[in-house]
Amino acid sequence: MAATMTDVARLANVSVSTVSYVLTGARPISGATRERVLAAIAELGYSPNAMARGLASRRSTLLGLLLPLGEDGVGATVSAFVNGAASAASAAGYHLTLNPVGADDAAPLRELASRRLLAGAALMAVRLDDPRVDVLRELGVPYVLIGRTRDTTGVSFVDIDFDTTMADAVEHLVRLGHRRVVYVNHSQDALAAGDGPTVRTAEAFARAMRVHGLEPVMVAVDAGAAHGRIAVEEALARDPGVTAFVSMNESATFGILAGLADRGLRVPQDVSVVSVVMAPAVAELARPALTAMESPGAALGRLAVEALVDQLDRTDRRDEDKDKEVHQQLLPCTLRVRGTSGPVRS
Amino acid sequence: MAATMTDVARLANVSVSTVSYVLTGARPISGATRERVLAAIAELGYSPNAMARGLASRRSTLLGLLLPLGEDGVGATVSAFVNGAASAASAAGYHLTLNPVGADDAAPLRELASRRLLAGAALMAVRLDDPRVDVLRELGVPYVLIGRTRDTTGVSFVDIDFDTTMADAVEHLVRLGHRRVVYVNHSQDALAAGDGPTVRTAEAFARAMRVHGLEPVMVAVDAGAAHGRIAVEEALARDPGVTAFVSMNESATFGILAGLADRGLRVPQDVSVVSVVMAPAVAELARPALTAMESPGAALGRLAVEALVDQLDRTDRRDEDKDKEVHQQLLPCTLRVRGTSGPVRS
DNA sequence: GCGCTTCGTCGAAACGCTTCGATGATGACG
DNA sequence: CGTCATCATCGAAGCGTTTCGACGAAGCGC
Repeated sequence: MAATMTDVARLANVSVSTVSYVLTGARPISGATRERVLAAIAELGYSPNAMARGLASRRSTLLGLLLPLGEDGVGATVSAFVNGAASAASAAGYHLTLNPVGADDAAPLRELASRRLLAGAALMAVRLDDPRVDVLRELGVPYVLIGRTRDTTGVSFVDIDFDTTMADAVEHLVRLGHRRVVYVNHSQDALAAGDGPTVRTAEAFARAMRVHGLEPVMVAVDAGAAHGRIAVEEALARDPGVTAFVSMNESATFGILAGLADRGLRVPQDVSVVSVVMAPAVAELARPALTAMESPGAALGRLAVEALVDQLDRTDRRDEDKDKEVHQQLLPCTLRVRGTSGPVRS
Repeated sequence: MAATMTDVARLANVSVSTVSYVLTGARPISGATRERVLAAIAELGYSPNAMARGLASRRSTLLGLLLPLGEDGVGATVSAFVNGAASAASAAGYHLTLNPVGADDAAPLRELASRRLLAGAALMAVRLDDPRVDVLRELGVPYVLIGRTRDTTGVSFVDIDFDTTMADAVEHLVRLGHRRVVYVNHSQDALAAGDGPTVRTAEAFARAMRVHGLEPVMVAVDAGAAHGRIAVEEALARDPGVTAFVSMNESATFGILAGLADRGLRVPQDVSVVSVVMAPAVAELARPALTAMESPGAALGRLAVEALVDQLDRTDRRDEDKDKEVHQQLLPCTLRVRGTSGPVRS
């Protein structure tokens, strides 16, 4: 049915290896022959069989995006990463596969990786101690983290610069006169599991507050608008004089706004709210629109894939630059002031 | 490095074909031999090379999810589809690849499909006349639509039942006494391009209104909260007496609430708003929480992939049931009343 | 106990490509 | 004008599976 390389070779009056060389450029081919081959390819509408190519070259064009997938779907912020990754992969001639593998059970990943289907992998939702990383290293699958483990020596990653992000968020509030700020983090479970962003923002917030001589207060709640309201109650219980909230918990942030409104607290006149690591489009949905540390979004995913592809090319060429060169990059979120932050009430 | 089937065969003292039969079940193997082979497999930590398998069996475990990917990322509602699809694929032993191919240029798809990397494809964001469908049919790649073309004879698809959904939404409002309802649809561009949901909801809304003897008024705006405000202005210009909005435009819906508030119109006392085809989690973010026709979300993606896998299995077995049996399924959204709909003001 | 099917297993031929060593043809050089 | 690289191309050997035909060994009826 579909044309094979043999068909092309026959039509162009060359051997199959010549066709292969024209396609891959692995050896020089004269202009005339190349033309003839390309013409034959065009005439037959030929394109190489990916499986055969993969088998023979023991190289695949598949990049795995490894991430836990709950039934509820990922938020807009995460979906931006995925997006950027898919686009970048596509642009580099690779294909991105979505692999639901969580950090809890490494067995499926071991399976997946040893089937040699993937040329490389990008890990999302990385924990401080992530068993998946060990599996990948052990099986020799090139990988890049979106996020990072506790120990990052020799590991390529792209992550958000939580320290800078938190420092900027707190700084913004402090400048407005706020001194009693509560941080609404992801769930207690995420914290206990060692989820990177959860743990890092907790620490970064504490540091940022102490820099200004302030006491950090943190509340951890599950996702969902309802839990945002709970966060407000808990925060007020812990510190009735709180004047500002910082939140990374996307859906809860909306609940915080609702909870404050319910209590008759106006935003930003009575209380300020700053969302961290949020996609601009999401921040715009709130009323008032949320002042936010906007996440680098698609760029993160794109950079991760580009780093991965780079690494693959390097191993392929195996040239002078030692191929164990790691790519480590932190991207800060950028402050975008909208309607939920203002001077502390006097 | 990695163990091959030959290694397993040697260790188990059988031929490679026997190992293959144990793995694929293509031929019966005695219990004793099977045990021996499985033991060898376990000992070597063997798992079959996906490429070699794919080449020899001309079957792949990759399902392509074909969808246009803007840099801005997909909304939570779409991401739920993707999610469901990825999970279902994974559960069925397949892998989902994310392929950014829009309906505008079919060339990349032709490339992709003729490389025989994909066992099948699921198309998202289907237009009434979608060139991608022709490409897939022509190249003989099994496919399922998430959405549907104008003519659906012989085509498998899973889609939202826009007729029922709109009828229910309008019915809900009419029962509350509303008679002047405006539908806020996706952009004029989407409408002109023949985007399925955009066109179908437009028609369904008109039908639903006429059933009640009401005049359908529709406004088409781009995505984004800002455009929701524009929609409100435009709606009031078209009919100053409007008492209710129906909207499918996710981000604009939030803008509608903002726009109404700006004008001093209270929701739901003065004006009602019903969102259609929206994920519950998103509806909860609004204040008040949105009355919505909730989209089947992950189920849609899951069903599509299951239908596709079914079709693949059937072509494989090529048994009595004619393998051109199509799967066509419409899922309605379900009404969930929250805080944005109420009796018409008297 | 003779032919017969049935069952479990084997060997070898694909599958469609990449890659390596080899081979003529070509041109440079002394 | 013979010698040696150099260059473009060829042929063949894989890559790790699946799958098909074949073939002994049992098991069956008579």
